[in-house]
Amino acid sequence: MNWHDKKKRGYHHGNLREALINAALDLIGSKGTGGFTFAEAARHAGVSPAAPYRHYENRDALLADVAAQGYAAFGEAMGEAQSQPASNGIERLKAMGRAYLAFARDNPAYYSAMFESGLNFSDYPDLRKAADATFAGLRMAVEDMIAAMPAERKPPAMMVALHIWSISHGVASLFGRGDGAAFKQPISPEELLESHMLIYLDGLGIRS
Amino acid sequence: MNWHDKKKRGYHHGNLREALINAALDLIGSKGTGGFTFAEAARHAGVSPAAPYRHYENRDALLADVAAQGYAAFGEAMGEAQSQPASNGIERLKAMGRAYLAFARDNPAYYSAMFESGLNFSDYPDLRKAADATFAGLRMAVEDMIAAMPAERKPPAMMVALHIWSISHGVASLFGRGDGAAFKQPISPEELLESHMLIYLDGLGIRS
DNA sequence: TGTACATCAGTGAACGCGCGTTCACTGATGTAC
DNA sequence: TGTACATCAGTGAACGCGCGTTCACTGATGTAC
Repeated sequence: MNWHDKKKRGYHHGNLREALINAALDLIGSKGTGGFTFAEAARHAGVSPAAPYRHYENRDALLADVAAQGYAAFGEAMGEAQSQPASNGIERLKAMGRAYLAFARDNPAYYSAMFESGLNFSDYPDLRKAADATFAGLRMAVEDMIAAMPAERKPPAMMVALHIWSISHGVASLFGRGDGAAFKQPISPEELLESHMLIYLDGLGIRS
Repeated sequence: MNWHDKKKRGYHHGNLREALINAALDLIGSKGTGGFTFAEAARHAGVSPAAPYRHYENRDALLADVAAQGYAAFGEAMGEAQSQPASNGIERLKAMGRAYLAFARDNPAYYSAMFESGLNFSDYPDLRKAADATFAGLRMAVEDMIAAMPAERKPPAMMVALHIWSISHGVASLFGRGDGAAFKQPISPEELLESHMLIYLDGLGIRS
């Protein structure tokens, strides 16, 4: 991480794209999605203000790349939680919930870029693709969990996946952000999400 | 709404504070929370760039005022939904859920200021107070609903209120924003929220 | 292995622009008597 | 009811600043022969 060190690099940066993404993450982390500029990212990467234009059309394109990378990292974290050994579907789902909250807390910059940047996904096909792939992973996990249920009680996997995503996102957004969440509550986000999931799954007829 | 019309007003604006809030709402609505400036709000209100300083210390203070007003309007909308005649607690809760989504859709600017501005609530006591009052209203509604349950099965009202808030916020944020939500799905936000609530309440042992 | 050349990636200076903020000011409003 | 005065709310000009963007350029890298 010594890209800042001009003396140690030649005329070409060699890894500017990645350096800009890291700079953007730093800046988003400290000032929020709206609070970073193209010029500042360039300065952070130790490069002239014109250099980023070789890699991105504008600030939003960089932001979209950050968000896409965020979805990839997020999907990976979720996949990892999902593939941990677990005694049953409920335990697996709880692990994924914890992974969701952990990601939001540990990567507030990614999280902001992904969910609060206001980017129009249809302008950035790669971003859309990354987000879709991530959701597909969640949906598959839900399908696995539902598969064991008797056919006549089986809820639509799509609906359940959307429910799970919504509650995880709701808890994370309101109470579980790394940057001092606006709403502090006596119950921890983890407890809140887990208790909700258990009640919800109970309502679906899935008991541990 | 003709504050813009300089000729029709004297040297004093007479209602600049409110005009600035409306200008901020317009601008947030079209460009997002980060995309409005103090100077632009002044221009929108038909006033010199120095004028806003008579009412707000800086841009964030104005934003905080917008958010606080948003919480007040939101609390009012929720209270109204809650006080509609309903056959039972479930119907009442469903009505509140619809009101939540309607507010998010119809007032994206308020919604952004309230939940996505990144303001530190502890810097703005009035904002904190407005937000707390709104949540207190939701909690009381939940208490009413729970009151009818047999004592030994009664869940903690605080927890249920936080659950309800989380799921409403999650659905609204992901799928129910006025400005084309990033994630489009085959199921409408209203259906998604209602089905989730029913399953959740079922899990709590509350049936219609 | 060497050379010539094309392409790539970053430079640095320049520009116009809008923003935030300050300032002495001034017109309008409110109030004491 | 009138007048003097204090206070309030907005003016407009000015400033320094950083941003976005363009431009001709140049050093480094890759490749054909």
